[in-house]
Amino acid sequence: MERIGTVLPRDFYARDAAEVAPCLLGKLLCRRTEQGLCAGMIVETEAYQGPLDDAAHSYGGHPTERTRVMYGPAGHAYVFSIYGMHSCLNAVTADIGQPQAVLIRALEPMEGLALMEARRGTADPRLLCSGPGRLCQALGITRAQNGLDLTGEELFIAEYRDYPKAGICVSPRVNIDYATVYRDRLWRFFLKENPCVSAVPRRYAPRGILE
DNA sequence: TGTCCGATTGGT
DNA sequence: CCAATCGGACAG
Repeated sequence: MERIGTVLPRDFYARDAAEVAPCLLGKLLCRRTEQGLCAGMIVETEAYQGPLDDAAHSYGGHPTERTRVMYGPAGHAYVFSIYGMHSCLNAVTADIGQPQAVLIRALEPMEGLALMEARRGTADPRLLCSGPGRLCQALGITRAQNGLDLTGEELFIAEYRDYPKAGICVSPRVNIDYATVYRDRLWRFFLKENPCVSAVPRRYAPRGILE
């Protein structure tokens, strides 16, 4: 594989989520456990900008037990469970007290394929990490990793590849129809024509490229 | 304490 | 299209 680049410093995350989200595309998400190292290139993200964003868990700006880490310093993992059986990984962004985060929605598997396949129970490269729940299962990420420092050793993101703005598509965020005001914001970002981007309904087709 | 429900996934 | 499955959020 290509050499893993510099681990992203905390400064990288200390910006608005909508600014960080597209910048995470092409970066390498790495997970170290006793079982070994797994890594994949980030190919799809979504920005969540509480407390004004009515799609965000932090909407309203009132900290709860679940969203506590969103209010903390940037560059930490916000992991939540959903439907009682899946986990989703976010990178906390912005300043302390500003509960923003970027949801990692899909990876292109790059390292530790055998371990990912074992965890997922499939060898189909399109089913390994294409979806927020799937990539967490492939990398062995659960709520036990909530709050981890993303500049640390167990779970981190590193430089990897650079893509031009013309290679980045935008669309509305997936499955947030409960939102009204911020529902149609183009805050989903993904690599154009990358086969590992998650399969979503047609209404989430690309609306354009990154400005 | 009780009720409701989801930033998903996999199988009909 | 629909069920799985459970902790968090919130009402009372």
